[in-house]
Amino acid sequence: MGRPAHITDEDLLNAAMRVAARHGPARASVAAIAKEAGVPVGSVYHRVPSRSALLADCWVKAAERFAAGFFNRLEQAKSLDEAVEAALLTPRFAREDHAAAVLLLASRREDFLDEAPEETKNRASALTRDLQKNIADAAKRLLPADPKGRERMAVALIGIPYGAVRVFLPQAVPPAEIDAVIAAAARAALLSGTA
Amino acid sequence: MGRPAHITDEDLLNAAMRVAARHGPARASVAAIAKEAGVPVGSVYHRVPSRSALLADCWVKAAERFAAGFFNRLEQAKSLDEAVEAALLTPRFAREDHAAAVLLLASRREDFLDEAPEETKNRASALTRDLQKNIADAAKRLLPADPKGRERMAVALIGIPYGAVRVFLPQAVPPAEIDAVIAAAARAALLSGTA
DNA sequence: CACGTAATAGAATATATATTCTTTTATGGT
DNA sequence: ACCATAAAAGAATATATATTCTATTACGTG
Repeated sequence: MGRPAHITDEDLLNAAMRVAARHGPARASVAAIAKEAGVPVGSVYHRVPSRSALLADCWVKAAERFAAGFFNRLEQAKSLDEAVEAALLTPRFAREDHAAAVLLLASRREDFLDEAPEETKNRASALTRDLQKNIADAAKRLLPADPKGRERMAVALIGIPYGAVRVFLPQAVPPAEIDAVIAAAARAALLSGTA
Repeated sequence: MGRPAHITDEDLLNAAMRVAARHGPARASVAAIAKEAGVPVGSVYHRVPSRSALLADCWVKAAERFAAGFFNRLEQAKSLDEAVEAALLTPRFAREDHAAAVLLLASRREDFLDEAPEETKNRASALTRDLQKNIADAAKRLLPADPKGRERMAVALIGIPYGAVRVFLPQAVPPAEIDAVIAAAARAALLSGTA
C-alpha cells in the first residue's frame, strides 16, 4: 500500500480555502498552502496537478456548498415570503462556513478560475447557469407580471444578502440581528412597484 | 524644460484603474498597465516609485471619488428618506465611473493596499475612518433608539446598494430600474423592527 | 544653434514562486 | 524479515515579472 498520507485531499482543499480566504487567491502561494496544511511543498503535487487547479477546486467546492442549500430552498418556494427565506441562507452560510463564504463573497470568481483546467471551468459554468436558471424560474413563477422579474429576484435573493453580509466579512461574522434586516429588505425589493 | 511627456500622471492612474478593473489587481502587471497607457515599461518608473504604490493610489483615488458624493449627501440627511437617497449614489457611481466602481466593489481592498507605502495606507485608513464616522453619526441622529443602529445604517446605505450593483458588475452596468428596488430595500432595512 | 534637461525607450537584472526531480521513509503483503 | 509501493521531504530548476540601468530623443533657453 505504500506510506500513509498525513492529510487527505479534502484537508488540502480546506487548507487552500483558508489561505485564499485570509489573504486572497493571488497570495495563496503553494508554499503558503503547504504550510497551512502541514505538508511540504513537493507533497502538494502528489495530490493536485497544479496550483491553478487547486484554487479552482476551492471555488467550485465553496460554490457547491452554498448552491446545495440555496437551490433546494428556492425551488420549493411557493410564495414570495418563502423566497425571502432563501435570502437568509447567505448570512447563515457566512456563519457556518466562514472561509467558503469569504472566498465566494470577497474575491472575484475569475481570480480562481481563469487559469483552471477546462473541466473545472465547465463545472463552475454549470453551477452559474443553474443559479441563473433557478432565479429565472422563481421569477417566472412568483413575479409573473414583472418584465424585470429576473433582475429583481437576483437583486433581492442574491445581491441584498450578499451586500449585507459583505459589510462584516472578511474580519467578522454577520451578527444574528441582521437577518431580520435582510429579510425586510429582500421582501421590500420583491414587492416594490407591485404595490 | 526637457522632453514633453506623452501622458499625464492622471492618464497613467486611469490606465492602471482600467487594467485593475478588467483583470483584477493581481493581474495588473506593470507591463499591462504600460501597454494600456501607451508608454514603455521604463517610463512608468519616471512617474511612480513602484507598482504597489500605483495600485494603492488607484484604490485611494477611486474611494475618494465615491466618498466625496456620499459624505456630502449623508451629512445633510435630516430624515431616513433623505438617508435613503445616499444609498442611490452607489448605482449612480457605477454608471458614471465604471472602472472605479468595479475596482472598489469587486476586489478586496487589501489586494490594493497591503504592500503600499505607509503614507498611502494612512490616506486609505483615514477614508475608511471617515466613512465609519459618517455612518455612526447618521445612525445616532436618525436611529437614536436602535442599539444596533450603526450596523443597520451600514447595511442599508452601503451593503444593500453594493450587493444590488454587484449583481451586474463587472460585465454590465446596473440598469436604471434597480434604483427603485434599492431605495425600497434600503428604506425597509432602516425601518424594519421600528414598526 | 549648441546645451541642458526631462522624458522616452527597451534591454539587463533581480526576485519571487510554480514546478520538477531526487532521495528518503513508512506502511502492507508475502 | 524483506519487498514493492506510495507518500514525504526538500533541493534544484524554470518562469514570470518587478525593478534598475544605459542609452536616445525632443523640447525650451541663452
